[in-house]
Amino acid sequence: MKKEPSYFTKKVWECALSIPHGKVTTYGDIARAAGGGNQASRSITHILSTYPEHEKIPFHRIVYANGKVWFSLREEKKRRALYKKEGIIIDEKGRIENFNEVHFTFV
DNA sequence: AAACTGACTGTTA
DNA sequence: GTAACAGCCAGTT
Repeated sequence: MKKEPSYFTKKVWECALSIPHGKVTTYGDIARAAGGGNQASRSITHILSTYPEHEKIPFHRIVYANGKVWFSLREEKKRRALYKKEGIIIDEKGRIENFNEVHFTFV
């Protein structure tokens, strides 16, 4: 039996899935676009994890507000290659060089 | 209903 | 520029 997601949750899912190819966004933006406010970024993580098909969620396209990207050190090379393939340049420390260019907003 | 959790953000040192 | 502290929200237990 499935539980009905809240409006906020659905909005978050929609925003997360609406990230175009080659673009990235921050949790704060999604939270804001969902109408929860930049503080709701806390729940974004959990909400994305609660997505029934969370495997379809492009987590790798969601980055920190400070421009840092999350990925395991072991998968770093693969992730970086994937990012580069999407047109996103990642720094050695996992920071996005052209963050401003690939930053997608839900305005 | 209360407490805990979560791929976070912003401020302060 | 890096490190540490506190704060907020929704969902789950």
